[in-house]
Amino acid sequence: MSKYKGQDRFLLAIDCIIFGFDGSNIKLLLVHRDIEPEKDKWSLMGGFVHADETPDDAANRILEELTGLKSVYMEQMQAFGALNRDPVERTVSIAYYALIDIHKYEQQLSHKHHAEWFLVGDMPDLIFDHSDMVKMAKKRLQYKAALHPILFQLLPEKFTIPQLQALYEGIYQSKLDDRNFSRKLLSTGLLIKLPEKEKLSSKKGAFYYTLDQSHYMENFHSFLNFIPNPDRFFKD
Amino acid sequence: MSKYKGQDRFLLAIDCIIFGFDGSNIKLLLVHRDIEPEKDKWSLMGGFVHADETPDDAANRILEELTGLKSVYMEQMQAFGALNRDPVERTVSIAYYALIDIHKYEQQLSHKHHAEWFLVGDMPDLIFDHSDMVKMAKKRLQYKAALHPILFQLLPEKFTIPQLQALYEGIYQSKLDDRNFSRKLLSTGLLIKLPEKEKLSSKKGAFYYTLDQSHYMENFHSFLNFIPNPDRFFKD
DNA sequence: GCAAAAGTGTTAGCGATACACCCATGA
DNA sequence: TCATGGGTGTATCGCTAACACTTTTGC
Repeated sequence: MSKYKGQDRFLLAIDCIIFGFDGSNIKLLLVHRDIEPEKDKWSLMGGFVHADETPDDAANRILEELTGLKSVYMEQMQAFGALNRDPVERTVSIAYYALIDIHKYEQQLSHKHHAEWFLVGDMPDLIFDHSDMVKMAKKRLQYKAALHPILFQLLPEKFTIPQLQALYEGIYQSKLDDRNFSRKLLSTGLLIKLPEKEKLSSKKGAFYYTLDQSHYMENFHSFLNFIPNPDRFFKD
Repeated sequence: MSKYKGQDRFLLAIDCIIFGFDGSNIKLLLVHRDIEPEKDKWSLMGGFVHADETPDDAANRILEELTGLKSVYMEQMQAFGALNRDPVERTVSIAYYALIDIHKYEQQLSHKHHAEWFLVGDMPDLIFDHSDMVKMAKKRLQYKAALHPILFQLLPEKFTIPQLQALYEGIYQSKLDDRNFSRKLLSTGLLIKLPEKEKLSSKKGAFYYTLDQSHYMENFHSFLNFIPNPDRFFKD
């Protein structure tokens, strides 16, 4: 079983950047360390890859352990391997980002890991190189969402256009024009208008929409140009 | 030095997808295996990560070993970790893609690894999951090149517009309109016209251009929309 | 003089942006 | 009735894409 003689072996970790959206703001799920080292600091949810699983398997296992959720939208981002990124011992970590519907997250499970949602704009210091990972994940999400309708993964089954707009505004940190936004959005044919209204966040109420699943995959590529001048986000 | 007890350790490899461009066609540099297993098959250039180097370091070392080139444009793509991707022993490989000026490649070094350039459209069978890596790299390059002027990394100092167009046509596997292409390109202000002409590939000869290095970095993001309907390449 | 590739200009149509008003409702 | 947020329509401008002919030169 050990045919490649004389080669070095590495600890392989997974770290998950878990994005959520509460209807108004974009948040990240972090866990609190109550052990040394870096006690009382916050960190991304992570864990080691086991010998009998792939990195993808491990990422899903770790995400499920924290959130109780399976089949979540998750994508491998990048391996981080600086020599002393983990001061305890040399570890190479593969970072994944995940998009979850914040409402499906089982709050009670959080106590095991002391998890908490933080606004992306107002995050505590993170251990190791986790802040770099978060920064890269935000950028990746901007790229990906400019070309593909992945942000629906952050929303519940039913959502309103103003919610969707708040989501895009949060991801791109910029105000979008209501009229142009809804027109472009509806023109994709991806949305189905429901007869109900959401009446919590306004007096008039906003109609709920749901995703047309049959068109979602086939139109995955046609969902572009939501963001004026998207290139300003692609500066690196 | 071994503080994380009871965790599994992994062989960590690097595989490099090395793109080149000969003025007409896009090529990949492959190495020939003259040992078992998979003797007589072709493979990506690869190697193991050493304990005292980062994956990026290892990728650069491995690339230099094959090509003799340093400070090449290289980007981490993705970690591949299927359980039996390497039948010899469990190995997780981090794939990088590199863009090199084919003319700088030292041909004589190739003998050590039995390296050879192959047209991307006419590749032999590759070992392990290397064909998947190549497929993903081609896609990544399409994405990246649609947003950033990275394809200049494949060209020599001096190049002609028809060469550049052939390069884009190769990357996107589609014919582009000469007039629109050169107009868009020149309008970026990234190119400096030289007084000389390249006269090998045509009777009339085409003017050489060179990259305006001072504008290259600052305009890195403004070099968009070269490809009509780029979304058709972003279907997954 | 002819074949082969380089180089250049114009136009039409679509899509992106900017912009202002009415609607529905709860308090 | 008023304040709040939801919802819709239009005009302009710029960019994209489609398209054809002239130029240069080696053979």
